[in-house]
Parts: sequence; C-alpha cells; structure tokens
Amino acid sequence: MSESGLASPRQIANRINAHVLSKNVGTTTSFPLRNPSVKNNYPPNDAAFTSLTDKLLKVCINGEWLALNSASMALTVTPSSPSHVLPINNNSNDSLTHHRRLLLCLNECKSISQLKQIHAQTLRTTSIQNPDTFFLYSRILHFSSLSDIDYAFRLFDQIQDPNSFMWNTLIRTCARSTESKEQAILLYNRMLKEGSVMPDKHTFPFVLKACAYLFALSDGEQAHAQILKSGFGSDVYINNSLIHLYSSCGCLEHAQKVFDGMCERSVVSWNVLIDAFVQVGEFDTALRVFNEMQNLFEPDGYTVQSIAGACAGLGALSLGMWAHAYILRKGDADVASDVLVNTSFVDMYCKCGSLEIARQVFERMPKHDVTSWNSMILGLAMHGQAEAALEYFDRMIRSETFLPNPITFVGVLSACNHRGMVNEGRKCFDMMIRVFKIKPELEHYGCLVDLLARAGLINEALDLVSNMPMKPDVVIWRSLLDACCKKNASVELSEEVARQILDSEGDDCSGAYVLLSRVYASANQWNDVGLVRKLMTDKGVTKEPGCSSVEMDGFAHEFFAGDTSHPQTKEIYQVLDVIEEKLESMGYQPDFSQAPMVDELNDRKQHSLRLHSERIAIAFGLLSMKPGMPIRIFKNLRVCNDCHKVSKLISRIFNVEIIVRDRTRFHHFKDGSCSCMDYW
DNA sequence: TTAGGGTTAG
Repeated sequence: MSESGLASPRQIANRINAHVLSKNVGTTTSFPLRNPSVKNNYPPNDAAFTSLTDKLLKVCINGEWLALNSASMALTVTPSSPSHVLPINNNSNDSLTHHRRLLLCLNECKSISQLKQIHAQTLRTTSIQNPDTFFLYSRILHFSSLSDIDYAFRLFDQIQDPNSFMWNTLIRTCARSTESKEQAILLYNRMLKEGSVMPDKHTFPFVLKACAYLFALSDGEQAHAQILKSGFGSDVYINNSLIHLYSSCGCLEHAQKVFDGMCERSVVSWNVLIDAFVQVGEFDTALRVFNEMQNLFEPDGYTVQSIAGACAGLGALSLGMWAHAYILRKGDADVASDVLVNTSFVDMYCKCGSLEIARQVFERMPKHDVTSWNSMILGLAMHGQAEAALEYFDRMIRSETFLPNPITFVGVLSACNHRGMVNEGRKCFDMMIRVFKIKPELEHYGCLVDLLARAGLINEALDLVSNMPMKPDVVIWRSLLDACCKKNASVELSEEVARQILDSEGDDCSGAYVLLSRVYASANQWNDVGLVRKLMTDKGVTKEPGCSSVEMDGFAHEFFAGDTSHPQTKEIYQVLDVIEEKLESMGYQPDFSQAPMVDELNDRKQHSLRLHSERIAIAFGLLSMKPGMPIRIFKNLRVCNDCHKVSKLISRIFNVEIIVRDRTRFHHFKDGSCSCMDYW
C-alpha cells in the first residue's frame, strides 16, 4: 500500500490479472449475473400483516382488523382505520384489560412526554413487581430508552429482578447510541456479576458491537470466552459480530479464524469479512473472498458497497462498473436508491477516473446527505475541477438541507489548493470558522499551508504553522520543504524544515533526503549533495521505484523505468522514438529539476527521463488503445515535472486524452494542457 | 430484542 491509501500499480495488476484469469473473461459484461433469489412467500395470502410494533401485530382477516401480541391477547380494531384500536370487552375494567389499554397507548404514543404520562398512569394503577405487568414495563423501558437513556436507567433500577429482555433492551440501546457505548459493556459486566440472569444469544451481538466501536479488544475477547462457555459458539449472528469485532480491532487473522470455523454462514458473514479486507486496504483479498462468495450467496447492497470500495482503492473501473450494473439489473429499488450505496459508487467513479459518470450517479440519486455531497466535492477536487467543486459546495449550502462538516471543507480547501486559488482558499477557511463554527483540524491547516507554500508565500505558510493550535505533522513539513525546493528558498530555511521531517518521520524519510539533496544541488553545494546521498546509503534509505500501469481489455500492463520486459517492448520503444522526434520538433526542453542523478551528464539524465515508467506506459497506450479512447494510467509516485510537461505535449501532438492517477490526485491531459496548477 | 455500510490534505 502507498501511504495515500491507494493501491500500487503492482497490486492493481495482480488484482486485475488474477480476477480475469479466475473468471476467464476479459470484459465487464462477461461477469456472471446471478438470478435474484426467490423471495419467501410472506405475507400469507389469507391475511395481510402489518407490523405495528415488534410485539403487536395488526392482522386483517376477512376484513376485520385484529391486534395480537405475543401473549395472544386479541383486540378488535375498527375495519376502516387500524389506528383506532378498541380493546375487546371495552366495558370491562379487569386488570388484564387495563394492561392491554396501557399497552395500546404505549404503541400509539408519539413522544417521550406522552410516554412519561403513560408510565405515571402505570405506576398509579399497577405494581411494578407484578409479574403480569412485567411485559408492560419492558415496553416502557424499550420506548423510553430510544429517546431518554437516563430515564430508562432510572426505570431499570426500580425493577427488582430484570429479565434478560430488559437487560438486553438497555444494552442494545447503549450499544446503538453514539455516546453511551461504554455503558453497554459496563451493563454486560454488571449482568454477569449479579448472575440472576445469564446473557443470551441476543445479548452478545450488542456487547460485541460496542466493543468493536470502542476497539475494546480485551473486553471483546472476554465476551468471546463467555460465548464459548455458554454454548453459543455456533450462532451465526454472534459469529458475525465476532468477525466484525476482530476486524475492527485490526486482528484480521482472528476474524478469518472465526469465519473459517463457522459451520453455518450467512450473507452477512461474507460481507463482514470482505469489508474487513477492504478496510485495511487488502483489496485483492477482498475480491478473492467476493469471488468465493458469489457461488454461494446473492450479493446485497452491503456487498456491492464494499466491492465499490475495493475498486476505488484499486482504480478498477471495469469491475466497479460491473458492480454498479449488477445492482441496477437486480432491480431491488431499495438498494438501487440507497444513499450509502450510491455514495460509494460516486466515490468509486471519482477514484477510478470517471468523473462524468460520478456526476451522473450523484445527480440521479433520489436522496443526498452530507457524505454524498462531500464525496462529490472531494472527487471534483481530486480531479482539479476546483470551480465545479465550489459550485457543488454552493449548491449544498443553498439547499439549506445539510450543513457542511469538517470533511466538506477538506474537499473545498483541497480544490482551491489544486488550482492555486489562494484568495478563495483563505476565504473558505475563514468561512468555515466564522460562519459554520467549525474548528479547523490538522487537515485544514495542511491544505492552507500547502496552498500558501505552493503560491510562494512561504513565510505566510510558516507563520500559519507556528500559530497552529496543534503540532504540525510530517505532511505539513514535507509540503513546506517541497515548496522551499521549488521556489528556491534559502538553504538555511530548507535545512531547518528538513531537520523537522527527519526528527519526526522515523523510518520513512526518503522523500526528505531526496528533496534536501535537490536543495543543495540547486545551490551548487555538491559536497552536501554527496553527504546526503551517503547518509541515505548508510541508513539504507531507498527510493520507491516508479511504476505505471495501464489497463487494457481487463488486463493490467505494468512498467518500471527503463522496462524491457513487456512482450511488445520493441514496438513500444519505436513509439518512444517517434514521441522523442515530435517533441524535439516542437522545441521541447527537458526539465531536469527533479531528475534524480544530479551528478550525471545531461544526456544520461535525458535518457533516464525519457524512460520514466509513465512515458513507457503512454507509449504502450498510444500503441494499443482504440482511437478516441482515453489512455488511463496509474502511477505509484507523483508525476514528475518533466513527465507532466511531456504528457501535456503528447496529448496535443497525438490528439489523445491521457488520464493519470498518481499517488495524490488525477491529471487530465488534453489539447496540450492539464487543469492542475501543481506544476510549474 | 440479535450481526454488516459511505466521504479526510500531499
């Protein structure tokens, strides 16, 4: 994995090739589309069921509505409107009927204040310890816990011997809430300690959910031991929760072990495992598991969302499109219109370089939320479409439906950054603080520092860094050093920034060494260049080799610098010669500013620039792509200045669009230009 | 009453 979270071209190549070989197909349409499974025959034909609450069913038999609960209490309901429920024996005042009335009131109640009134009425007329009213109190607990956890806790403490339902109700509510997840684990431990009721198969999933969210691995492991002791070791729900717990805590081996040990699995088991691999960036493994799953289960919305995430990580457009088509063809309107599913496709299309399709998916979504807006804004920013990103941001604010959150501003600021829009960036940063009352985080400062530094305002950027309320991280120092290097800042300043990086970066500081050697080279301090290089050798610092890949007919072709391993090497190098001639005829001058071997002769350097992996990939693209189709390239490092310049020229000379995804963003080279302002 | 979901700088 590269540090940006995007897959390396090698991973992409392996993934695509493995997938294509395993399926023995080369195009998207050849992926097997399984028939949707036949839904079970529910509801039955002779009665229409509508669930009023979990425990009270309204049943219509022969035109007459009946409300039933689990204790088989039958109540008549007026035929025209099921909401007007009248108990049988309306005139009777026996206690059972009273309970029924209260129960119905509970089911109809709309607010916590109404609920509290019903609760008061219950307390006045029934005994809390009366076993007949136990169910009533369970319902009150259930309803109150949904909106007022403290109230539910107080009620719970009044009950002498809560049953497992009541324990579970409270644990479930805590596990589902955002603030009280710790309480779920505390309650579970209290339940074990008191010992009057043992946790059951409903208890554990809630507890494990809380542990997973809080990364409370040891609590989760204790619960796992208890699960095995209580004989729930083969429960599908519980095992799924365990897989989720272990994957959330980064213990993928444990997660896989639980999965492997299951004698029965559901679609959720597969989904949780697939998502576990996607979350840690093991996209290939995720897709391998998905392939296995397809023979056994129908993928659902959760599955395709994870698959879309894997495709986004790999840049695997064709597989991502297949997943999208699959959902559309499956015809499940709920899944096809799901905000989360659609958002994952918007993100996937953006990260796979198809911005237009991303926009179409976004515009056709029946509903949006903050995250879907954010994905679109971030996607546009990633493609250097700052104006469009700001337009979307404007639309989002004007709709007055969603408030922007910190992530929205990361998108907006990085959009400004990619286009060098200093004033807009400053304005947005200010708006975030003053209008939307959002406290800037490290990422926001990072965008602004980078924006200022790239614009040559290095002192202003340094001022911002020293006034930040938090400690700057390596990313910020690196963007400052990058700017120092490109803007010919003083050697002293560059050294100081480099020192900060080497102090904070630990093992991965090859970037800083390379930049520093460039600083010394541009100042003609050749001795220092030598010292840095020696330091790099001594410390065993190596620069990651550049690698570019091109997807062609479902296969990924990858190239390293000076690569001669491809079967079409001869033709590729002939194309490179043609490119060279045409570039020369247009007066192209190589840009050595980022050429690695500063002490070599210029012609050698030119030779090495000419053989950058990206140039070879473009040559291969020109050779093999169908006319009119863009050449899509994935690069593991950032595109260097020279390749950027050359790519622009090639797009004009050969009238071809070249879309390059590098480690941070996309470049669209067309008609001799690129929308990004990162290069000069 | 039970499990699984999306967006974050270079």
